[in-house]
Amino acid sequence: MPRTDVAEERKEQIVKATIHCITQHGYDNFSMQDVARKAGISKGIIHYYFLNKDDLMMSVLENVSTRIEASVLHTLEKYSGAEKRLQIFVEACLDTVQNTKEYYQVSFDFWSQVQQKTEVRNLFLSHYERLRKICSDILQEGIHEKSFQNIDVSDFSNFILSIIDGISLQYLLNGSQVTFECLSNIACRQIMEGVLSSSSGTSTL
Amino acid sequence: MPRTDVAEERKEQIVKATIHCITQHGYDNFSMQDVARKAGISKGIIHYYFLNKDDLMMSVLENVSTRIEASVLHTLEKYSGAEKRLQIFVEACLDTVQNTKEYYQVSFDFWSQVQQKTEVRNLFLSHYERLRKICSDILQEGIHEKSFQNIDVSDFSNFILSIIDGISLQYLLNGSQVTFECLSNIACRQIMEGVLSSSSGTSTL
Amino acid sequence: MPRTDVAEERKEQIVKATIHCITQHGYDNFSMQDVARKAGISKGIIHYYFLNKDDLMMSVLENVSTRIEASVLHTLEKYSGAEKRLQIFVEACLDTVQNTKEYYQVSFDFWSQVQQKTEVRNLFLSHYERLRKICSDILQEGIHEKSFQNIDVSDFSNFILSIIDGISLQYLLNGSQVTFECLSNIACRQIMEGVLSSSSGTSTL
Amino acid sequence: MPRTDVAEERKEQIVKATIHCITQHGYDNFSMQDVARKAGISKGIIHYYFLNKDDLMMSVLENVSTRIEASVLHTLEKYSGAEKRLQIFVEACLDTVQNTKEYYQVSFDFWSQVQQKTEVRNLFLSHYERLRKICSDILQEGIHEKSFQNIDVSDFSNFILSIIDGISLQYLLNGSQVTFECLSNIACRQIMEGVLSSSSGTSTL
DNA sequence: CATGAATGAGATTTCATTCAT
DNA sequence: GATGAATGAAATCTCATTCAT
Repeated sequence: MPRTDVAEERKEQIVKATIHCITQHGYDNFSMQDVARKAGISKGIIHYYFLNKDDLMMSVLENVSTRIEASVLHTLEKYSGAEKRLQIFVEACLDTVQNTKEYYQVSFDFWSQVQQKTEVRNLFLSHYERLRKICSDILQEGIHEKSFQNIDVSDFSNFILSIIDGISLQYLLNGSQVTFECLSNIACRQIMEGVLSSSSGTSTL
Repeated sequence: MPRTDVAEERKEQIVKATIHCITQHGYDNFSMQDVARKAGISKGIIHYYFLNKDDLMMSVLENVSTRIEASVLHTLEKYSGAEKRLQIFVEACLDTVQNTKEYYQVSFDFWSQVQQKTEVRNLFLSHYERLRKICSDILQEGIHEKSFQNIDVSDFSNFILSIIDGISLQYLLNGSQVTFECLSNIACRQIMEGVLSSSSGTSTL
Repeated sequence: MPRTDVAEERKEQIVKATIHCITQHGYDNFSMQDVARKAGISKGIIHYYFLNKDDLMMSVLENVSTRIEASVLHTLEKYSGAEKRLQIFVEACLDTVQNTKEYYQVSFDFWSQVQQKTEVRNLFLSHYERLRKICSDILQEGIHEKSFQNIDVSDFSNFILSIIDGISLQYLLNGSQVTFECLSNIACRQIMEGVLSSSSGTSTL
Repeated sequence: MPRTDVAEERKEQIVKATIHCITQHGYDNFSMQDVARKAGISKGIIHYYFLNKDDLMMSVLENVSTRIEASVLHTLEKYSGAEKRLQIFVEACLDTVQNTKEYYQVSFDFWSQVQQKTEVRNLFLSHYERLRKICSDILQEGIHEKSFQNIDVSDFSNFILSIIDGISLQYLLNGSQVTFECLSNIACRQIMEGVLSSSSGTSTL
């Protein structure tokens, strides 16, 4: 098995090509030949870097979910203060959907495998676990500094992530920019109202 | 070609078997042979009732989305009053996810086709359109009887549906009853708070 | 097995529908369902009147070749005198190609079966045998009345039939009316020159 | 996709096997499996070299018609003088029927597709176009050197080709060597008489 | 006689995977 | 490392034929 940097580059190249194929032809509607053609390499070499198609697909999912997390974290690290950071977190998540629609699309395509393939489910679980951790930490911070109500951070994080997913689905379905922004605004407002202490009001929005 | 009552029964029988196959083996991971075996019929006869596999799959999606809508409507019609009905709507939607998890699972599997197959997208669009209509009507009623704030009914309906979808996704992913109920509760509370006039408070929850 | 006139009518009806299907969709490119639909009957009943598809196809070939022969004979019987009758024979054959192009087309489609199915070959052989007989009789008559040269009647009949077939093929290929008439004229002239005694005209033989 | 020299060899090998299958089992009465078995290769590889069965069949027709033309041209190029060359042309065509009966048989099997498939018709049209060109040139040459009468070269070429086709059909039907030779002789004689100027006589036969 | 639902064999085609070069 | 020819399993779909009604 290859270990050099070249190998990683090659893998990345193949994964990228696969992502393209998924968005282009649809999940499970493209062949290894398609991937090879898109990557500009031969069909056979893919099996040198990846055990089989399933292995390649798992790498795609890992790649995509990692990118999504990184994107959110990157935006978030510039801000401080629980209230501001929570707002940014939600916005960053929703921005990621728009800016890297391709990745979200691919990611959602994998939902059809969640019930069958334990590996896919586990990857999704840990992906959400990591996102939840980011969100929970912000909520915890807010509660600690008394700007947030004393909510269950884990449950409320889940709730926030659910809203983001639900809005993303709608966006992927009808592609309407306007609807997406309306939904984003409502989501931000409702989430902030849900966490802020009654005293602090809803003045920030 | 088939015209008699038998035809409808047979079609239903085949669609049911297909739904079973999808949940069992995964979307696009089963063959017509599998469906035939499950339905206890021969492979050939499926093509007598359905043009091809795509046609069958579309029937499955129609069947499933119709059932989901019917289930919600059936629960809803026993109640009156905007506040009560909105609460019931959300609960009914979420109950449907739990009670007919199989249908929801199948339904979500079709999301991987939304970008590629216009027919699938259109079916999803009209499905959500109908759900949104139900929700909008309740919100409109509430606004009219002054128990709800003067929100944009269409946007807020979309928001409600997004939350329900997001929670459903989480439920399908981790299957945790507890988490699902926590999320459901938070969702109900936040939605009601979002629509109720400030005067009426949040006393009902 | 049915013996009444109704049965014969039904068979004729089915054969006609089959001929239509062959010209419409091509030889071996239509189903029993197509025939049934065209004939306005059910699929099952065809197997009551015909043993199987092969049997039906043989009936089609018989039907078509009989019609061709009858058409030629019908035209021919109005004339007398070897020279005139030979001319009319050739013209009648070629006219039949044009007037009942459909039958000729179907007939030629069966050539692809000649090497495999003895029944088809035998039917073709006897069809040509009968045509040759008609032609031979005319030539014999002409020789007897000294208007024709002393040629081998069987061989020359074959030659005449070959020319007619060859011209028909060209007509079926390019469908040009003009070319067909040119070829017909040349054919008539050359054939007549080939049989007439030197005294009566083209002295070269 | 395939580019090397091996590809051409393989294609040729598959086409050869297909020709064998057609003559053995009949047109459209053999499967890709049969071709693979005959060629000693796997079923799948055929679709690597040919898009589909139709594509393979077109290659067969091209192959066969090219061979027929080449065979005639090869014989013809050794001779000179319009009269001699015309005689040789007819003989060469008829000899080709006998010597490569297999190719002719396959070629005629394609006639059943002429009305349905434009590609087949076009290939036939250009095949005859090329043969007609060869024949026309000879006739033109003869007219120019005054050994032939002033006939319409295009029409008469068509007539000659028709005779050859008609005789070939008869040969394929009854397979009689004797009849074939009789017909060939008559054909040659009649054709030569048809073109020669009365003065030049029939001395060459 | 007539229907059309049902069967099941078989055909084409696709494609992940292997492997000699 | 890289190629692409080759394999063969499996999937969809068609259709002649049968048979209960």
